[in-house]
Amino acid sequence: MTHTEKKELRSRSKNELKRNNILMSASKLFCELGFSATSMDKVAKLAGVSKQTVYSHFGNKDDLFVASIVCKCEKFELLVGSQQVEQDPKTTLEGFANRFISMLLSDEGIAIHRVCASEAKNNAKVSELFFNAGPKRVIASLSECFERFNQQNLLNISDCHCAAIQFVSMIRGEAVMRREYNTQIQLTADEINSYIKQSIELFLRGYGYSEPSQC
Amino acid sequence: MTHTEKKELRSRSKNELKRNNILMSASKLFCELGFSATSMDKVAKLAGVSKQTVYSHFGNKDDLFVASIVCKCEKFELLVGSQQVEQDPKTTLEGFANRFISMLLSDEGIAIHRVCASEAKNNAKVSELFFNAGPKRVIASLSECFERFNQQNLLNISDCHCAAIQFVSMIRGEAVMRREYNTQIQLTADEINSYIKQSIELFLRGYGYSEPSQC
DNA sequence: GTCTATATACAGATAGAC
DNA sequence: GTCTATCTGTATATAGAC
Repeated sequence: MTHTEKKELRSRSKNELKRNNILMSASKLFCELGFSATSMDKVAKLAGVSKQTVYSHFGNKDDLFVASIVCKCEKFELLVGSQQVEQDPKTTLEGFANRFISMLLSDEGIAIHRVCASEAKNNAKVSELFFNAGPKRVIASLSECFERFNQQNLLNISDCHCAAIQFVSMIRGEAVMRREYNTQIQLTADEINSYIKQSIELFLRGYGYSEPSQC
Repeated sequence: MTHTEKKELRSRSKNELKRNNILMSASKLFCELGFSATSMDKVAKLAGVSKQTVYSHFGNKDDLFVASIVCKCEKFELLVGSQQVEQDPKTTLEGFANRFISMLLSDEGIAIHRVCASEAKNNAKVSELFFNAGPKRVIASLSECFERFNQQNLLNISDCHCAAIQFVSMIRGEAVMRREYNTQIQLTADEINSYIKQSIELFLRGYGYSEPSQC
């Protein structure tokens, strides 16, 4: 390895580190403050680099925004997780609903939804990316899950995609609305759990599920 | 009526007119552009007054924002309308669902939701006002409607507030999500109608509604 | 009360030294 | 590639004439 190669490697490594710092700082600020209130100055300061370095890595504010939200979306996929298809419908839905509502109500979940929705007009690229990486994927996997329950005669759903939307929409419920609008009164964990329980019951009653304990 | 009285009246009337112009212009711009992208200059220009006049009427940008959203909220109440309680549950729900989804998907509905949600952190006052004037009111009236159907033994709902949330959440569905995130593909009217129909069926099956045509 | 003109601050983006 | 210093535009808010 020549001297120049060593130098290039060190240089590249340093670049990647700074690039990553900038990306993390931008993600954090965009989610916390929104697009407009996040300035390139703030990003540079938080990342510990000069503003010009931010520009040399990402060109302009829009591109930095897209890159940082894509970065967040990757994190999101981990949160969704895969469906447990081995269990009965009720247990599966309970597990899914709990993971799903936790994600929606998490600081990150609220933040990314808020910033994508509010920038949807000006930055359609971002909200489209988010929709495909997040909600769309969740709905598709839940829909497939319903297909399997249908085949096992555990559920009787005529339109699984429709049912998946119905389920995720229901689970969302008042809790997410109150978080989104940041109302003074927020729902307690008990209230949310009770609501989810009732929603699962409604869903299973409506789609012909019978308790497995029948003789 | 003296000369001065006439003058005062004319002056006041002129003030009210300008004040109203400012309010209308601000509502429009805040909803279209969001909070940050709406400048006092633009409001003044659209209202046909000077910027100083805007300030003399509303003090600062935050107060103007609150006043303009309150103004929009009043309009919203009209859009929701009152429930028709004379009819059977199915007809009632169909009517409500259609009016409700129309409102959610209207340009104004999307705009006010978007701007309130995105400003919820910085302007909690506004989103709280909107939540109380909009979603909360709709849910309460639907809940009362369910109570009456319960009393008439047309439905069998254990928790009417919960059921109202379930219903409005379901109806919201994919259509509003896609509008909110401004995805390239939007649902057609037929798709939305079909989804609503299935959701009403699920709801009525789940809450023990039997068709009135039974002998 | 309403206007024009301006103070002040900060945004996004660039130039040029090292 | 990275920094400091700067350009240019525009924002909120105010001062002072009428």
